[in-house]
Amino acid sequence: MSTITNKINYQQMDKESRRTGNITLKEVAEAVGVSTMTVSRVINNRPNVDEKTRKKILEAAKKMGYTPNHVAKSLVSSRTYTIGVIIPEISHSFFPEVVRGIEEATNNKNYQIFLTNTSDNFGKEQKVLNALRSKRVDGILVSSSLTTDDFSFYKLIIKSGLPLVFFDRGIEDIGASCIGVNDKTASRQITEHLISHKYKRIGYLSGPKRVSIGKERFNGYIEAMTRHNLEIDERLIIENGFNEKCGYAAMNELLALPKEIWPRAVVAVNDPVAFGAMDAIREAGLSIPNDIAIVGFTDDIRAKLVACPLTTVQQPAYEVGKKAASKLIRTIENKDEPVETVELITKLVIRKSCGC
Amino acid sequence: MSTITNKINYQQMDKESRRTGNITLKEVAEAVGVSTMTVSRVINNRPNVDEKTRKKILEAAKKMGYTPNHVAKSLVSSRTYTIGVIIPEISHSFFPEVVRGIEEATNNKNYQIFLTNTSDNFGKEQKVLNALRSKRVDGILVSSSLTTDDFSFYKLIIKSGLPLVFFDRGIEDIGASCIGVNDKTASRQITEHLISHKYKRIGYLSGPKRVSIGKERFNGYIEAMTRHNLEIDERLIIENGFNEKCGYAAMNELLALPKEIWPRAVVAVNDPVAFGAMDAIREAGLSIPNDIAIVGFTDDIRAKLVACPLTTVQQPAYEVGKKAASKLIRTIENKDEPVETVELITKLVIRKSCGC
DNA sequence: TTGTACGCGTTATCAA
DNA sequence: TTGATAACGCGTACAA
Repeated sequence: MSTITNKINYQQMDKESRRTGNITLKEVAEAVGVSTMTVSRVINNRPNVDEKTRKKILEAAKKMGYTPNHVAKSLVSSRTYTIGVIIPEISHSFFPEVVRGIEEATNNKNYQIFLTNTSDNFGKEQKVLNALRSKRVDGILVSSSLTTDDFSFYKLIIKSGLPLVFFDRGIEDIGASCIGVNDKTASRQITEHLISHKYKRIGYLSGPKRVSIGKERFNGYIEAMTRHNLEIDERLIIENGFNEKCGYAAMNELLALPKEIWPRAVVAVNDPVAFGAMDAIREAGLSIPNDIAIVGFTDDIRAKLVACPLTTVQQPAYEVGKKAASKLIRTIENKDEPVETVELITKLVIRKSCGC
Repeated sequence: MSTITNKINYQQMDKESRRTGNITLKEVAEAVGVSTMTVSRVINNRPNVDEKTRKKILEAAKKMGYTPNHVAKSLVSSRTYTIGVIIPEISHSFFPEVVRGIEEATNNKNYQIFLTNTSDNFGKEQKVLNALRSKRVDGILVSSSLTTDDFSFYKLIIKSGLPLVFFDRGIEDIGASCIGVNDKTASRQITEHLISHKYKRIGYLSGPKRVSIGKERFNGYIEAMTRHNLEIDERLIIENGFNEKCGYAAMNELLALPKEIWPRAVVAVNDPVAFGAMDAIREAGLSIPNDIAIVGFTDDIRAKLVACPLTTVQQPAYEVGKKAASKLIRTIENKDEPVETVELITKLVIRKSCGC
């Protein structure tokens, strides 16, 4: 769809249905017998209004049920006090927590958030971004589902000056801030934990490497293997998506290899992928961690509950959301807020699936 | 806070920071050398424009990066294509699923959703409702966290003509539609399942009874007990909130009773409450279901994973969201869409915690 | 202290 | 086929 086409047909509405019944400044003014400006001053708590008129106006406004029209205000001020939030998968428990953090930061500052879940569909992501632009959001928070290599779309938005902050899944070196965690280090550490169990053949279930977390976590794995002089067998590295189904498919790809080259342990790019892989392992009649050990990344709400509790990396989801929103708001309200990449600290959570 | 006071101070912004850089119809018109109306007609795919001018305008618009300003459109049309969604607890896995369903219905129709999580705080709920009204949302979807008995606030909103649909947690007989599940029947059935295990002393961990689900589920429990001539011991009925902590506290209240009157089984108003109660039971050194059996309601993502898998009622969360949003949109777009209460069908999921 | 005039970006309406 | 004008609700700037 084109940026400049307009899907909504306002013609279809007749005068009738448009009547909202909302009271305006003017109506209050007429009721009291003053000008709209005087009412405006009272409503906005501005000085230079006689106490008596102020009282009269407040009374009338309350009685008539006046509510300020932010749409009109926004048109005048070019500020909507609205932020667009785009997440790839609302069912992944990490994201609701992030949203909770975002809310925490935005509500204090009286911003409202437009939430959209793209279900990892980049087409939808673009469509929504355009809608948000038309709605004139003050800024955008996005965890991108990069199923394409074409960043020009984001470049355009950023160049247009619309404040944008990535969280979790960002695009690097594109001129926007990104709030994430120390993916590479954490990924290296959890791989090293596996190595400390004396496993040699360690596979990797990767996410798309063009997304920040996909790349960083993969690099952490590679670094660990290299540091410990372990062979990196390309056949044991499967790239797929970030959800359970993808993990299931990826693991089955590994299990389709000749048994002699099977990995003894597997690092998954995140917990949902690990859960999917665990299903595949179990279905193959194998045991975790005795036949194949596995670790994840996220500390999903289910990680400690699954049959063989998952060793994983705990991410401060709430903090990520809160920090990202704060950063965005600062970028909105402050002309020269710098672009920065923030890495929050994670924590290794050792359970059973690694063999401990 | 008052309905008519205005928190945002637009004065603080200077001209500079207000400049958005967005292209307007007028600018495109000037570039091409036509009137704004002609450009408007082209952008909105309206007839009566010469093919040549249409082409020229589309080209210019694209080159200049024109994006329609929905704020201005909304001011004219009194329609924002925006819906407010209020949920009490985003961390409860039921709600993200509902939101996914809402999205499904709204995105097809080109509505955007304002999401707010009230953390079960009715004060915040009211504050947000006012903000949404000021933003002139076309309608509101709410699962209310009724920590008060004062419905006048909602009555006012509904009377004002702003379309509003409750989902899951609604207020009855107040003139708004409500999309939920067959709470009473399901609650009766799951209680009867417990009764089929020959338990006599069955307690109930209730939510607030003034909320639809609180009342209905409680009534289902009572009905089951009555039908089977079992004694309803008031001491075994604890009313508290809907989350894990509340369940934990409520169960401990039961366990503080003399041992002779302890319940042999417990019905929880929802899964989070059941999880909290399970923690309390375990901490008391008791075993589930041998010492105390327990059942829930929701089929939370964790229900099948906990130490003793939870017998519960599966709710079609996604469907609830989708139906509620569709109903709201119909109410918005159709003057005489009737008010209705819809009950979706649930499914009993038998696992271990009931004693099976 | 209060009011008037104008503009924000768009569209409906009517005239050319 | 095109354009001029008014209106949506509000706030700034300035005048009274």
